[in-house]
Amino acid sequence: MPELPEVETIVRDLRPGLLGRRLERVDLLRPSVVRFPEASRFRARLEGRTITSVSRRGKFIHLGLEGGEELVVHLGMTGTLTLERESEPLRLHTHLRIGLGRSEELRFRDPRRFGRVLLGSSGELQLAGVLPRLGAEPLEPGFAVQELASQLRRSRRAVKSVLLDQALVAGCGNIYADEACFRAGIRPDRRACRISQPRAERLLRELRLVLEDAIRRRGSSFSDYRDGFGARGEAYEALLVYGRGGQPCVVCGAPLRQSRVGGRGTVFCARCQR
DNA sequence: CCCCTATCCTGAGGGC
DNA sequence: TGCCCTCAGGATAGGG
Repeated sequence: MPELPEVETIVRDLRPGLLGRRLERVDLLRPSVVRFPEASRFRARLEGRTITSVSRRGKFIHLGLEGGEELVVHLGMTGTLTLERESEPLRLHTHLRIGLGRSEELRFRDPRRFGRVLLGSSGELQLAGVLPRLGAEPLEPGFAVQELASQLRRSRRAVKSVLLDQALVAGCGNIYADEACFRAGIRPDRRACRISQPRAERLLRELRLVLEDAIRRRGSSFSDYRDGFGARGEAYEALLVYGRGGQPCVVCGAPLRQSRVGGRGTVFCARCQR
């Protein structure tokens, strides 16, 4: 599923091809993917605008438009946002096509439809309650590991659930939460308030490292995730625990335990993680 | 306020 | 071979 590394890869892929391009033709095949404004106003409000920036905040993709508004895309579980030739056959579950001229178009596809599309100024979207408040960006130089670790330690929830809380740290999802816990040697179901400050800081540093490594590998493509051109990433093959329940731990050889934390499938090594 | 659970949705995979 | 059941989970609404 698209988490921070996958979304970052897509943004880097799309940026050169989208900057300065004009949204010439908007074709909203499934209006329900647009959550703001009313889908009936979407096309008129978008058509003819020019893309001035392409960025990421947490798992959200922001296409800045001339005039100050933004087209915001969240990929949910199975969403893809790709720049393609118009001649490429349309895949099932393509919900939005935006023609850019030169026979190219931006396509949003999302079989499971957990994704969504928003259009408006950031203030307007915040006001409408369709853009959540997001926490720290793990890749930013200002990622305050000490401060965030002490915040994390205030919670009585499972440490993994806190990592998944987008209001504390933005962009971490189920895959990289498990990976960060493994690398830090922390059981994902351990209450956050029972982690020492140094170990909580280690957890956040490991999270940043695993996210950076996954970006270098262009994201985890075991299911629907594809980059900005529709190609697979190689990060799944480098994961140490996610998707490996029952297999031997790469460190100690004990079978990895598959469990459930906060309603999410979770894999960890009961020997290496305390 | 905090935290948990149900919900949305499709496709894959297992059992029979 | 085919049907049906379960499971996967990001974000959010609602309940305890």
